[in-house]
Amino acid sequence: MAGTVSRPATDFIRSIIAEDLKAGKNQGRVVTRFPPEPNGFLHIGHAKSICLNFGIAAENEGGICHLRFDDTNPSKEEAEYAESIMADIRWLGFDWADHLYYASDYFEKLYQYAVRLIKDGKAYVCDLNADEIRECRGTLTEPGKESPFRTRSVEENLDLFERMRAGEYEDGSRVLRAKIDMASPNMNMRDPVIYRILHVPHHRTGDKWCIYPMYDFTHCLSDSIEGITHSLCSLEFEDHRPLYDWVLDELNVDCHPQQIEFARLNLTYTVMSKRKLLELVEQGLVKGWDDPRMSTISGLRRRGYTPESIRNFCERIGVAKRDSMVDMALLEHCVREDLNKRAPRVMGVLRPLKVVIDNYPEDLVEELEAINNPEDPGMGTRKVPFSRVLYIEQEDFREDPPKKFFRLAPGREVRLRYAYFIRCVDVVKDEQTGEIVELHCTYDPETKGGSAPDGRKVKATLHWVSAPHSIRAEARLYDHLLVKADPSDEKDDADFKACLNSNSLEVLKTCRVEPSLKNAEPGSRYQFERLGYFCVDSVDSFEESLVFNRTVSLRDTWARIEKALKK
RNA sequence: UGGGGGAUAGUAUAGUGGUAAUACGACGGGUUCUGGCCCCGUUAUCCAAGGUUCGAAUCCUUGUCCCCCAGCCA
Repeated sequence: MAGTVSRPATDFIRSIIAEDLKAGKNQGRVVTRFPPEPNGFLHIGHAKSICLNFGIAAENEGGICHLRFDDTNPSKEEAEYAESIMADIRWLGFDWADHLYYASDYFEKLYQYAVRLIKDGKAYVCDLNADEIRECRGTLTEPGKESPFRTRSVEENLDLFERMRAGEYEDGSRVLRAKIDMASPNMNMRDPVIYRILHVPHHRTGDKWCIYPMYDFTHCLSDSIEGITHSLCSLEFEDHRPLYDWVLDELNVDCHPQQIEFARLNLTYTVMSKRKLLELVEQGLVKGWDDPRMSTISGLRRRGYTPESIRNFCERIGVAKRDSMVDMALLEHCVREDLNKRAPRVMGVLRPLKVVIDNYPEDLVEELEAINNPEDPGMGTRKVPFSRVLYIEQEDFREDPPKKFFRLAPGREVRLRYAYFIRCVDVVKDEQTGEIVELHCTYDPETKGGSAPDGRKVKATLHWVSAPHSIRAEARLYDHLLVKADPSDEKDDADFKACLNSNSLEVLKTCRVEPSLKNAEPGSRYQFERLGYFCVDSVDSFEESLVFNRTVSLRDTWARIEKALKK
């Protein structure tokens, strides 16, 4: 991430910044910030913001991006969340250097700013309770009513506020409010609460405080204190910008950052709000924040996504103000593209079908050379054992092959990758169930390595493993979390759980993989040829019992043909 | 019947007065020891209607639709 990359402005935010730079604003500085609240895990939507903020900083000479925890609500926040957030940002490949901040570090300063506002007659202590404040706020079409406490003297306000801090009052009994305009058409300007009493210990300040500043008061001032130049946030804060500016203007601070809003990311077939993700976790509908089906960074990581692919995705989706829903297929394309270049190839059989090569010597074992990655010859080759008894994929054989099915069938010849041509001569079935349990084939010794001297062709190449040499493994196949692309077009948004895909996880426990995978490291990624990209699970996989998560399948043209055939 | 935003192919983004671009997807084809990768082709007249102009997605007018706001959450 180090260094400066000169690239033309590619979105409206970068354009604004480029113009500011050209106009000599902010003494040529560019300082952004990523301000998560430590109350949950980061998801791919946060990645968009992270890439934007850290990306802009990296693109500009001397640019800096701060990591600031917006920890003003101790009743929801935990240090563990802050830890996971930092780990996720680092994993994504970004570095805040020594610019790690906490809004809670500014509590004393913020308190002093509040005092100043009171002294200037711009804030007052209000004794109304939450219900009363709501009643007085008015509605979208009607102005609010002024609080009876709005005209308290500066002295009384100062005294009361000090006593709030001293802990003399109960939660909810009083608040500090900005004195703006109860008739404003912008609800946020109707004397917003800027401090509330909360007798709750804070994960960083302990029990030092029992009053905590609200977001609207904290965020703008934190930005200002840190010398942020461009404060990027999502669209729903557009209405808050007048308040952001009001606080900084009234306090007449030296640094007045510019807030710019952009649309948050929505992805098809998944959910992207902390509330919904938390719900899935708490109700056990997934196995945790890092369940590979989750849109969390930790879930994607465990699933096998690479940081590069996520960054690339964030670059491709762009930044704009229009509400949008990005196709999950783009994210999948990004991992495939990355892993195609980097993942070593390997053979593994998900649903094994035993194949006996009748004319292959009983005790012979050949070590055949296989290419580790055709996209990168530098990755070399490896040896794969071949013997008389093999496993192939059940779906690679059809007793009664449909049109366009090129794979194995009775009497048909196919190639075993890096091995031989084989021809199916017999099908053994279970007498009871009729299920195909074993195939008998013959091989052509002349085709060793995969090509026939007589030039004859086969229409399919199958992956396989040697039965006695292969090792057992579990595979977890994931599918979309939701069955609907956009759950919000369902009548009830709260009912996204009705759209959950009951087949989002399929566990296969009888897989067989080639022996080279014996010491596969947790977290390492492979392409199982013809199947997809798999990642050794970092939690449940051990040398004696390998567990692979399917990151994403390969593009499957045959599946599409077959689907079309059925119509 | 308040205020703030937004509308360009199935999706996302570009284009800011001169004959609509890119990516993903879909479809068709080529290539192939992965039905993968790669390559080629097809896929929109820019929310609508008026207007200004030689010329408009871009400017003006009037509509329509969508999103956000009534937490002592962020």
